Amino acid sequence: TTTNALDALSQEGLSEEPVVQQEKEAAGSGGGSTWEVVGGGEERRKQVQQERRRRRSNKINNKGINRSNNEDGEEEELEGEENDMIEGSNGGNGGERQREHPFIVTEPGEVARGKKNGLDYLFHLYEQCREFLIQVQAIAKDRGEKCPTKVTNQVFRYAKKAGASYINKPKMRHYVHCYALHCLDEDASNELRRTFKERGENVGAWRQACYKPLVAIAARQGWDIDAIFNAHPRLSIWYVPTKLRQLCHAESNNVVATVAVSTSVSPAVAQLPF
Amino acid sequence: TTTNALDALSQEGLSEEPVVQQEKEAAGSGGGSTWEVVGGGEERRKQVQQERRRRRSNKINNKGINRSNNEDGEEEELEGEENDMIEGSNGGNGGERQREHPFIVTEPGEVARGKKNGLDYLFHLYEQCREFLIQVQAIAKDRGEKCPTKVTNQVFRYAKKAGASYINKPKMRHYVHCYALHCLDEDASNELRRTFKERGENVGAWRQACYKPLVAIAARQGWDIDAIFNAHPRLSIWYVPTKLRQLCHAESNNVVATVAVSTSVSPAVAQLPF
DNA sequence: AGAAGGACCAGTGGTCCGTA
DNA sequence: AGAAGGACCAGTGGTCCGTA
Repeated sequence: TTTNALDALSQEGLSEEPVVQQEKEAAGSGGGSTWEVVGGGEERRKQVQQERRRRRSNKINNKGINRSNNEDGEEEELEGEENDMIEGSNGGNGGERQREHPFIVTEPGEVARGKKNGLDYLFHLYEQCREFLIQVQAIAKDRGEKCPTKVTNQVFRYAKKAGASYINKPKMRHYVHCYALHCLDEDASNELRRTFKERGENVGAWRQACYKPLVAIAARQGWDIDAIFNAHPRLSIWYVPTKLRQLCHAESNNVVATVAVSTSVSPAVAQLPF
Repeated sequence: TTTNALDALSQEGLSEEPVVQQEKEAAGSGGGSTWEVVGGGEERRKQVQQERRRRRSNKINNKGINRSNNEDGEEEELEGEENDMIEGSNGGNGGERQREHPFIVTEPGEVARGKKNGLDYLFHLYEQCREFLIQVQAIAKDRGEKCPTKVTNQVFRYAKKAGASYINKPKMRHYVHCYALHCLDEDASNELRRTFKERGENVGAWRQACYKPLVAIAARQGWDIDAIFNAHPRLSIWYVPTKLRQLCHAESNNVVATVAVSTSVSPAVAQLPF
């Protein structure tokens, strides 16, 4: 029932990598590669990151000492709230771990060629998540349990068990704001896709470029990005991405400062953004 | 600004106990004292509880072995998002840990005598939490951060730092449904208080009795207890307590079953609950 | 026995970074 | 270099149970 034409697309020609039980080696780089940082809180964020690295590397160093103490031979029952696979899934696919093809910038309607996925397919994944959420909500209501209003870990787990192994949290969170632009201003989104395809830009560049028009939309609506997400039926189920929230906040402060300055110089001609 | 007449009430005549760095002893009881269980899921809940006990007791037994490995001398910076006390609080009150007086069942308007607190005071704590939430929301909005809609851990932390040490999560969660009845049907709530006071019942009995009228309210409104909470401005900031949700669900199934039976016997006279 | 609350725990939101 | 996602971590919701 949840499978359809586009789902098949996701299965054809996946990248394959051998499944190996890998031992983590302590590579110990230590350099900070922090990009995508906005406005305030930057200092604190970096501190937290460094702290995390330090702890992780401690853990690795202690491994030889700790291992014999941990989990001494207990059987772990790996099962969730639903004990079994929900649909015809490819759970045990015999020794090959699959990874989705990378996305490329495609125009609306264009299907990606070769070992690539297009942006229509990306947005389709968001619609699929919505369907999984609706199913999870139906089950929760039926059982009288807490009913999620957003795409939560529980929904990602459900999707995986339903066989949609190509859906995962880091990916979906990574492109949420791109999907947001697609929802809120499809024309602008389409235009951006065409432009970036023409220029031969990669997905990362397109993804970055999606922030700007969203901030512009927020500016027109009083900077309340949460309200904007919540007002849209398909977008309201997604958490507002941290960076988008930060950009809107930083930019609103910029505008306020600008207005304040121009007002103090020449109140009558202050260029309000609305 | 958040202090008022009733806050003072909470400070007078607190129970005192000496502050000691207590070592946990493994008392190892093991018996299951599960009360307050409703409907389905009971089996699974008990299993989870037993599993937790087992792990906890393992941890205690391992303590002597583990201790020298843990946290080897690292300085822990104990500070939250707000570095300093917010108001005139009694943070370092010199070697005495205080515990709130127990509640007793009081009539509306009645002040508890002796080392006791009354139910008006209990309900007042919920109003205070609401004020703390509003402050946390204002700060979050100002900073462009995620804005909580419910009384979360963050709000409890904030309350504590603001000096309201008498507010804590287990207590507030414990009596939420009592506050809900107070919000949704104050007359019924008042009546129940008078009855239980007259009978000389203790707080636990009164608390238990608060469920029934709430379930009745839910029955009248299609059993959607979440919707009922969310529709009330002061109640919407509180999570629906698990047990209340379970009671509503179990009871709605009972009613459906009853209706189904009576319908199958005599459709024309089925006694619908609405 | 009745009650207050420190402290624990499973599972969350968020995203880093080892991987290919 | 660009990208997908396993896996980690700090802080959450929930409430048990050691305490008095």
